Amino acid sequence: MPELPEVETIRRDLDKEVVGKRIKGVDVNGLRSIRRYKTKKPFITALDGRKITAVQRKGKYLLVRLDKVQGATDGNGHGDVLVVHLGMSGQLLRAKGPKEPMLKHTHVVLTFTQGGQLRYVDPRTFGELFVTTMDELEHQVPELAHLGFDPLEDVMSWTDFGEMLQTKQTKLKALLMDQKFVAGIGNIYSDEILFNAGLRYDRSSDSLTSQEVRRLYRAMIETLQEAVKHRGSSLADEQYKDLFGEVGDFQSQHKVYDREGEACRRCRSPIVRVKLGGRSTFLCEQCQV
DNA sequence: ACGCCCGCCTGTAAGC
DNA sequence: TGCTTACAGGCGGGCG
Repeated sequence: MPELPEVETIRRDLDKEVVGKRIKGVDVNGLRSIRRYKTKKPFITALDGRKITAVQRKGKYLLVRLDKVQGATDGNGHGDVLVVHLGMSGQLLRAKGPKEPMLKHTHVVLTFTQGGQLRYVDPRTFGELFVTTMDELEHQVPELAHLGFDPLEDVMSWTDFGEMLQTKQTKLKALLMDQKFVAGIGNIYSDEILFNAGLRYDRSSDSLTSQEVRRLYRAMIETLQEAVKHRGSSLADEQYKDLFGEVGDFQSQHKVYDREGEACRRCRSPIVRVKLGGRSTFLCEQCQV
Protein backbone atom coordinates (compact mmCIF):
# COMPACT_ATOMS: atom_id res chain seq x y z
CA MET A 1 0.00 0.00 0.00
CA PRO A 2 2.09 2.83 1.16
CA GLU A 3 4.74 3.98 -1.27
CA LEU A 4 7.48 6.57 -0.79
CA PRO A 5 5.19 9.63 -0.29
CA GLU A 6 3.02 7.88 2.29
CA VAL A 7 6.02 6.46 4.16
CA GLU A 8 7.74 9.86 4.08
CA THR A 9 4.59 11.52 5.47
CA ILE A 10 4.55 9.04 8.35
CA ARG A 11 8.28 9.56 8.87
CA ARG A 12 7.78 13.30 9.26
CA ASP A 13 4.88 12.73 11.65
CA LEU A 14 7.01 10.34 13.72
CA ASP A 15 9.83 12.87 13.74
CA LYS A 16 7.55 15.40 15.42
CA GLU A 17 5.61 12.99 17.59
CA VAL A 18 7.82 10.20 18.94
CA VAL A 19 11.45 11.30 18.66
CA GLY A 20 12.80 11.90 22.18
CA LYS A 21 10.28 9.57 23.80
CA ARG A 22 11.29 6.51 25.79
CA ILE A 23 9.56 3.14 25.47
CA LYS A 24 8.32 1.78 28.78
CA GLY A 25 6.15 -1.07 27.53
CA VAL A 26 5.85 -3.30 24.48
CA ASP A 27 2.78 -5.43 23.71
CA VAL A 28 2.75 -7.90 20.83
CA ASN A 29 -0.21 -9.91 19.56
CA GLY A 30 1.02 -12.97 17.74
CA LEU A 31 4.24 -13.49 15.84
CA ARG A 32 3.02 -12.74 12.32
CA SER A 33 4.17 -9.09 12.26
CA ILE A 34 7.50 -9.96 13.89
CA ARG A 35 8.09 -13.15 11.90
CA ARG A 36 11.89 -12.95 12.08
CA TYR A 37 11.54 -13.99 15.72
CA LYS A 38 10.57 -17.39 17.10
CA THR A 39 9.28 -15.81 20.30
CA LYS A 40 8.13 -12.32 21.28
CA LYS A 41 10.68 -11.94 24.04
CA PRO A 42 13.81 -10.85 22.11
CA PHE A 43 11.76 -8.28 20.19
CA ILE A 44 10.25 -6.88 23.37
CA THR A 45 13.55 -6.74 25.29
CA ALA A 46 15.24 -5.09 22.30
CA LEU A 47 12.77 -2.18 22.57
CA ASP A 48 11.89 -1.92 26.25
CA GLY A 49 13.51 1.07 27.96
CA ARG A 50 14.95 2.51 24.76
CA LYS A 51 14.62 6.10 23.66
CA ILE A 52 13.79 6.97 20.05
CA THR A 53 16.46 9.31 18.74
CA ALA A 54 15.51 9.80 15.06
CA VAL A 55 13.35 8.37 12.30
CA GLN A 56 14.79 7.82 8.84
CA ARG A 57 13.41 6.36 5.61
CA LYS A 58 15.04 4.18 2.99
CA GLY A 59 12.66 3.52 0.12
CA LYS A 60 9.51 2.17 1.76
CA TYR A 61 11.33 1.18 4.97
CA LEU A 62 11.14 3.22 8.16
CA LEU A 63 14.23 3.18 10.37
CA VAL A 64 13.39 4.12 13.94
CA ARG A 65 16.72 4.84 15.60
CA LEU A 66 17.18 3.88 19.24
CA ASP A 67 19.63 5.21 21.83
CA LYS A 68 22.57 3.06 22.86
CA VAL A 69 22.23 0.71 25.80
CA GLN A 70 24.93 1.38 28.41
CA GLY A 71 27.75 -1.14 28.15
CA ALA A 72 26.00 -3.19 25.49
CA THR A 73 27.81 -4.81 22.62
CA ASP A 74 26.43 -5.95 19.29
CA GLY A 75 25.20 -9.48 19.47
CA ASN A 76 23.56 -9.01 22.84
CA GLY A 77 20.27 -8.40 21.08
CA HIS A 78 20.60 -4.67 21.74
CA GLY A 79 19.99 -3.45 18.24
CA ASP A 80 19.94 0.25 17.58
CA VAL A 81 17.26 0.46 14.92
CA LEU A 82 13.65 -0.65 14.73
CA VAL A 83 12.88 -1.43 11.09
CA VAL A 84 9.26 -1.09 9.96
CA HIS A 85 7.88 -2.08 6.57
CA LEU A 86 4.16 -1.42 6.19
CA GLY A 87 3.49 -3.93 3.40
CA MET A 88 0.07 -3.43 1.80
CA SER A 89 -2.05 -2.42 4.76
CA GLY A 90 0.20 -1.50 7.67
CA GLN A 91 -0.51 1.66 9.67
CA LEU A 92 1.42 3.37 12.44
CA LEU A 93 -1.02 5.27 14.62
CA ARG A 94 -0.49 7.51 17.58
CA ALA A 95 -2.74 6.93 20.60
CA LYS A 96 -2.96 9.27 23.57
CA GLY A 97 -3.06 6.36 25.96
CA PRO A 98 -4.17 2.82 26.70
CA LYS A 99 -7.81 3.86 27.13
CA GLU A 100 -8.22 4.65 23.45
CA PRO A 101 -10.16 1.78 21.86
CA MET A 102 -7.90 -0.82 20.26
CA LEU A 103 -8.54 -1.23 16.54
CA LYS A 104 -8.92 -4.73 15.13
CA HIS A 105 -5.59 -6.08 13.76
CA THR A 106 -3.47 -4.11 16.21
CA HIS A 107 -0.32 -6.24 16.39
CA VAL A 108 2.22 -4.15 18.27
CA VAL A 109 1.79 -1.40 20.85
CA LEU A 110 4.65 0.69 22.19
CA THR A 111 3.85 2.70 25.30
CA PHE A 112 6.03 5.70 26.14
CA THR A 113 7.06 6.88 29.59
CA GLN A 114 4.95 10.02 29.13
CA GLY A 115 1.91 7.81 28.53
CA GLY A 116 1.33 8.09 24.78
CA GLN A 117 1.40 5.07 22.50
CA LEU A 118 2.52 4.11 19.02
CA ARG A 119 0.39 1.34 17.56
CA TYR A 120 1.05 -0.91 14.59
CA VAL A 121 -2.17 -1.98 12.85
CA ASP A 122 -2.11 -4.27 9.80
CA PRO A 123 -5.15 -6.24 8.53
CA ARG A 124 -3.36 -8.10 5.74
CA THR A 125 -0.22 -8.69 7.79
CA PHE A 126 2.22 -8.33 4.90
CA GLY A 127 4.15 -5.75 6.87
CA GLU A 128 6.76 -6.51 9.48
CA LEU A 129 8.87 -5.06 12.27
CA PHE A 130 12.24 -6.11 13.59
CA VAL A 131 15.16 -4.69 15.54
CA THR A 132 18.70 -4.86 14.24
CA THR A 133 21.93 -2.86 14.31
CA MET A 134 22.82 -0.20 11.77
CA ASP A 135 25.81 -2.36 10.86
CA GLU A 136 23.67 -5.40 10.03
CA LEU A 137 21.30 -3.13 8.18
CA GLU A 138 24.04 -2.12 5.78
CA HIS A 139 25.69 -5.51 5.41
CA GLN A 140 23.40 -8.34 6.42
CA VAL A 141 19.76 -7.46 5.79
CA PRO A 142 19.62 -8.24 2.07
CA GLU A 143 16.40 -6.50 1.10
CA LEU A 144 17.71 -3.27 2.57
CA ALA A 145 21.29 -3.66 1.43
CA HIS A 146 20.16 -4.15 -2.15
CA LEU A 147 17.82 -1.16 -2.28
CA GLY A 148 18.35 1.18 -5.20
CA PHE A 149 18.85 4.92 -4.90
CA ASP A 150 16.23 7.00 -3.08
CA PRO A 151 14.73 9.47 -5.56
CA LEU A 152 14.19 12.21 -2.96
CA GLU A 153 17.33 11.69 -0.86
CA ASP A 154 20.07 10.75 -3.28
CA VAL A 155 21.36 13.40 -5.65
CA MET A 156 21.89 12.20 -9.20
CA SER A 157 22.21 13.83 -12.58
CA TRP A 158 19.71 12.86 -15.23
CA THR A 159 22.62 11.74 -17.42
CA ASP A 160 23.67 9.23 -14.74
CA PHE A 161 20.04 8.15 -14.59
CA GLY A 162 20.09 7.67 -18.36
CA GLU A 163 23.15 5.46 -18.12
CA MET A 164 21.40 3.32 -15.53
CA LEU A 165 18.40 2.97 -17.85
CA GLN A 166 20.70 1.95 -20.71
CA THR A 167 22.15 -0.98 -18.76
CA LYS A 168 18.68 -2.57 -18.51
CA GLN A 169 16.26 -3.81 -21.12
CA THR A 170 13.19 -3.79 -18.95
CA LYS A 171 9.78 -2.24 -19.45
CA LEU A 172 9.74 1.16 -17.78
CA LYS A 173 6.97 0.40 -15.30
CA ALA A 174 8.61 -2.80 -14.08
CA LEU A 175 11.90 -0.96 -13.70
CA LEU A 176 10.39 1.97 -11.75
CA MET A 177 8.78 -0.57 -9.40
CA ASP A 178 11.99 -2.57 -9.00
CA GLN A 179 13.19 -1.64 -5.51
CA LYS A 180 16.72 -2.74 -6.37
CA PHE A 181 16.80 -0.15 -9.17
CA VAL A 182 15.07 2.78 -7.47
CA ALA A 183 13.61 2.60 -3.96
CA GLY A 184 10.10 3.63 -2.96
CA ILE A 185 7.99 3.58 -6.11
CA GLY A 186 4.98 1.23 -6.36
CA ASN A 187 1.90 0.78 -8.49
CA ILE A 188 0.31 4.22 -8.02
CA TYR A 189 3.35 6.42 -8.49
CA SER A 190 4.85 4.45 -11.37
CA ASP A 191 1.67 5.15 -13.35
CA GLU A 192 1.59 8.82 -12.32
CA ILE A 193 5.29 9.32 -13.11
CA LEU A 194 4.97 7.70 -16.54
CA PHE A 195 1.98 9.89 -17.42
CA ASN A 196 3.84 13.01 -16.34
CA ALA A 197 6.82 11.91 -18.42
CA GLY A 198 4.58 11.21 -21.43
CA LEU A 199 5.90 7.65 -21.66
CA ARG A 200 4.15 4.30 -21.97
CA TYR A 201 4.57 1.64 -19.26
CA ASP A 202 5.86 -0.89 -21.81
CA ARG A 203 8.64 1.16 -23.37
CA SER A 204 11.96 -0.60 -22.99
CA SER A 205 14.31 1.25 -20.64
CA ASP A 206 17.09 1.33 -23.25
CA SER A 207 14.90 2.91 -25.95
CA LEU A 208 14.67 6.43 -24.52
CA THR A 209 16.03 9.52 -26.22
CA SER A 210 18.00 11.89 -24.00
CA GLN A 211 15.01 14.23 -23.93
CA GLU A 212 12.80 11.34 -22.73
CA VAL A 213 15.35 10.38 -20.07
CA ARG A 214 15.28 13.94 -18.78
CA ARG A 215 11.47 14.03 -18.77
CA LEU A 216 11.31 10.73 -16.89
CA TYR A 217 13.83 11.84 -14.28
CA ARG A 218 12.08 15.16 -13.72
CA ALA A 219 8.66 13.50 -13.59
CA MET A 220 9.91 11.01 -10.99
CA ILE A 221 11.25 13.70 -8.66
CA GLU A 222 8.42 16.18 -9.14
CA THR A 223 5.59 13.65 -8.87
CA LEU A 224 6.96 12.25 -5.62
CA GLN A 225 7.65 15.70 -4.17
CA GLU A 226 4.15 16.86 -5.04
CA ALA A 227 2.65 13.71 -3.50
CA VAL A 228 4.58 14.31 -0.27
CA LYS A 229 3.23 17.90 -0.17
CA HIS A 230 -0.28 16.43 -0.35
CA ARG A 231 0.53 13.89 2.40
CA GLY A 232 0.19 10.88 0.10
CA SER A 233 -2.70 9.11 -1.62
CA SER A 234 -5.67 7.50 0.15
CA LEU A 235 -7.90 5.45 -2.14
CA ALA A 236 -11.58 4.63 -1.64
CA ASP A 237 -10.86 2.06 1.07
CA GLU A 238 -8.86 4.68 3.01
CA GLN A 239 -6.35 2.09 4.11
CA TYR A 240 -3.59 4.63 4.09
CA LYS A 241 -3.75 6.99 7.03
CA ASP A 242 -1.04 9.11 8.59
CA LEU A 243 0.14 8.89 12.20
CA PHE A 244 -2.89 10.88 13.34
CA GLY A 245 -5.39 8.75 11.41
CA GLU A 246 -5.90 11.41 8.72
CA VAL A 247 -6.17 10.51 5.04
CA GLY A 248 -3.90 11.96 2.36
CA ASP A 249 -4.98 14.34 -0.36
CA PHE A 250 -2.95 13.44 -3.46
CA GLN A 251 -5.59 11.08 -4.92
CA SER A 252 -7.49 14.20 -6.03
CA GLN A 253 -4.43 15.14 -8.13
CA HIS A 254 -4.01 11.74 -9.81
CA LYS A 255 -3.78 12.05 -13.58
CA VAL A 256 -4.34 8.36 -14.32
CA TYR A 257 -4.33 6.05 -11.30
CA ASP A 258 -7.83 4.77 -10.46
CA ARG A 259 -9.34 7.00 -13.18
CA GLU A 260 -10.39 4.33 -15.72
CA GLY A 261 -12.89 5.78 -18.23
CA GLU A 262 -12.51 9.33 -16.94
CA ALA A 263 -11.23 12.07 -19.23
CA CYS A 264 -7.49 12.66 -19.42
CA ARG A 265 -6.81 16.00 -17.72
CA ARG A 266 -4.56 16.97 -20.62
CA CYS A 267 -6.28 15.72 -23.82
CA ARG A 268 -9.75 14.63 -22.61
CA SER A 269 -9.53 11.15 -24.09
CA PRO A 270 -10.56 8.34 -21.71
CA ILE A 271 -8.02 6.85 -19.32
CA VAL A 272 -7.42 3.18 -20.07
CA ARG A 273 -6.74 0.34 -17.65
CA VAL A 274 -4.64 -2.64 -18.63
CA LYS A 275 -3.57 -5.69 -16.63
CA LEU A 276 0.01 -6.75 -16.30
CA GLY A 277 1.27 -9.33 -13.93
CA GLY A 278 -2.12 -9.33 -12.22
CA ARG A 279 -1.77 -5.64 -11.39
CA SER A 280 -3.69 -2.73 -12.88
CA THR A 281 -1.91 -0.13 -14.96
CA PHE A 282 -3.62 3.14 -15.91
CA LEU A 283 -2.57 5.29 -18.82
CA CYS A 284 -3.62 7.78 -21.48
CA GLU A 285 -3.00 6.23 -24.91
CA GLN A 286 -2.82 9.68 -26.54
CA CYS A 287 -0.44 11.42 -24.14
CA GLN A 288 1.92 8.49 -23.47
CA VAL A 289 4.09 7.21 -26.31
C1' DA B 1 17.96 -11.32 -17.85
C1' DC B 2 13.22 -10.75 -18.15
C1' DG B 3 8.27 -11.33 -17.62
C1' DC B 4 4.69 -13.61 -15.76
C1' DC B 5 2.32 -16.27 -12.02
C1' DC B 6 1.62 -17.54 -7.33
C1' DG B 7 1.30 -17.24 -2.44
C1' DC B 8 1.19 -14.72 1.65
C1' DC B 9 -3.54 -12.36 4.36
C1' DT B 10 -8.07 -9.81 5.34
C1' DG B 11 -11.72 -6.81 3.88
C1' DT B 12 -14.77 -4.87 0.69
C1' DA B 13 -17.42 -4.44 -3.42
C1' DA B 14 -19.36 -6.26 -7.41
C1' DG B 15 -21.70 -9.98 -9.70
C1' DC B 16 -25.03 -13.68 -9.89
C1' DT C 1 -30.84 -11.96 0.93
C1' DG C 2 -27.35 -14.65 0.38
C1' DC C 3 -23.04 -16.89 -1.74
C1' DT C 4 -18.98 -16.51 -4.77
C1' DT C 5 -15.50 -14.05 -7.12
C1' DA C 6 -12.31 -10.40 -8.03
C1' DC C 7 -9.39 -7.18 -6.43
C1' DA C 8 -6.48 -4.05 -3.33
C1' DG C 9 -0.64 0.79 -2.19
C1' DG C 10 4.17 -5.12 -1.55
C1' DC C 11 7.40 -8.57 -2.10
C1' DG C 12 9.98 -12.90 -2.84
C1' DG C 13 10.36 -17.15 -5.25
C1' DG C 14 9.83 -20.18 -9.03
C1' DC C 15 9.30 -21.22 -13.72
C1' DG C 16 9.57 -20.80 -18.81
